[in-house]
Amino acid sequence: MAKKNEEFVQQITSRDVDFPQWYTDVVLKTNLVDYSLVRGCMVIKPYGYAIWELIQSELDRRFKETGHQNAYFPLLIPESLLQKEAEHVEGFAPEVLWVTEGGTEKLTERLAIRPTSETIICSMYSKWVQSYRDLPLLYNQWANVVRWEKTTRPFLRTAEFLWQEGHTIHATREEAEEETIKMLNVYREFCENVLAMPVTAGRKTENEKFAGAVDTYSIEALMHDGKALQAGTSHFLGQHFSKVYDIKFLDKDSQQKYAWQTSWGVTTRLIGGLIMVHGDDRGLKLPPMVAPKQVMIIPIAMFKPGVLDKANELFDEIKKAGIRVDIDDDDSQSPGYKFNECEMKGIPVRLEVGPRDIENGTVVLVRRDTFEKITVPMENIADTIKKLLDDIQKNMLVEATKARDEHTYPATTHEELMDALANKKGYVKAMWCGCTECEKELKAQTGATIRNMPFEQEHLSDVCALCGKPAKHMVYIARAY
RNA sequence: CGGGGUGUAGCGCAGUUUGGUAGCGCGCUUCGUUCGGGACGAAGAGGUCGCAGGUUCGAAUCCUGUCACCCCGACCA
Repeated sequence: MAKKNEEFVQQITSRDVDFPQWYTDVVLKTNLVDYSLVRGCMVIKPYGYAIWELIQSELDRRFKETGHQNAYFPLLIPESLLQKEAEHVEGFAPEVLWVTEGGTEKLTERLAIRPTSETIICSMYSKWVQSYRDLPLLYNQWANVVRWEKTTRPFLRTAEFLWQEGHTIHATREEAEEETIKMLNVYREFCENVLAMPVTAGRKTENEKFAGAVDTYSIEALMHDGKALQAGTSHFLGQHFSKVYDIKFLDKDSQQKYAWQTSWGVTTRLIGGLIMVHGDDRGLKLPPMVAPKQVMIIPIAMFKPGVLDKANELFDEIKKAGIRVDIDDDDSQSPGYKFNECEMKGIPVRLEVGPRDIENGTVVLVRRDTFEKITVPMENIADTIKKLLDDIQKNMLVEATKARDEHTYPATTHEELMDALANKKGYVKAMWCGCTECEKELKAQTGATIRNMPFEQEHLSDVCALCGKPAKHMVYIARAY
């Protein structure tokens, strides 16, 4: 079959030439999302939503395993309730969307569409807790929230987004702090093992922490263009909210005490991370664990007798083994078109079966991560594919980790730091004195920020790379999404 | 909210300077031939040119206003 005109073959902008355009091309052309009529809001199409459902189920299992339960709280928050915690309000005020009318009547009190649910959940917790025996409460909510952002981008920042927010209260500070770290580690493990996305876990600086938190911890991932993405956060809220919302309990020692609180969340932004960590010039590249379709069967010359029957037979066998498989039996498209289509969509394994294979009792498997083609026997095809998917999942983490490490540059002096931020794409790791002035100066001069202070500290030098004063922490610095 | 840009068929665009019957490519439909890396031929369908005024015999094109979206900043998951 003749090759189609090159002009129409290249559908996706090259990743290295124009990253933002590449990203837009990928999310639109692979059918993940569409733009909606509402400013800053995206429509998540079935293919994109299927990825979110897989992320949800993997995360939810982990939450349950760590003793959490799901619940649901209202979308609307009365203004008076939101206003109670000053720091929190100040942090979110610029991006709250307000409801002012109900039907034809003007509301006597404005209602905020939740930008996050701390306030409404706390107000309920205060009713539910009386004794230390009631604690801890380990609740999680799957919901949508709205933040009226100025500029938006599908998955990375949209006016409305889907997320999971865990809210827990505990009798002691130690227990709450332990929970904060525990959930961050759940996120870390999830990103690595499910999304094949390496992350650096650590504590946020004073300047970057959540409005109303005592400590904020984050996992940060490095995107292919060298910018960092905050992929998840876990906050130790101390007693700020419990004092404001009056979450008190009678402790063992007969004293009234305020509860200690945490909150933690990840969003549909993870899908954006997935795209930007793994994607390439062919499009999306999905790790098998979150691929809505793990295998696509493409019958070759399917009008020839026996081909389609054999393809369907293979489909049944693979499906029975619990693998997410589909068959592309559209007779109006050529195989070449289908190959490209399923590469663009990031399907981990492509299975080709044609007359030649049927004669030999084989099929051709092509992996999306390496483009390697292998011819394998039809017998035990499900087992072969299972092993292959497993290998792809592992390999993608290895490759992504390698890419991140190759783009992490240590800097010990101010000059090295500035040079790295100006000329390299990626993380710069450097020592920091811990003062906010240095941090603000850094941002003003370079646009880069301290992503976090990783748990895994290294000693690069004795002094802050920004000001030369004695260093306190090693930090990751990068421009961020 | 600042700076820039774009609105013409489902998508990508040309046409606007110099007003004169609405164009191209992809996609879509039908039929036929094809099928191991984006097939080919033939015949079709599809648009009140973002919206509202104005100028004119005549406006996608000129004027005024307005709306929407995109990109880059500042702010944020």
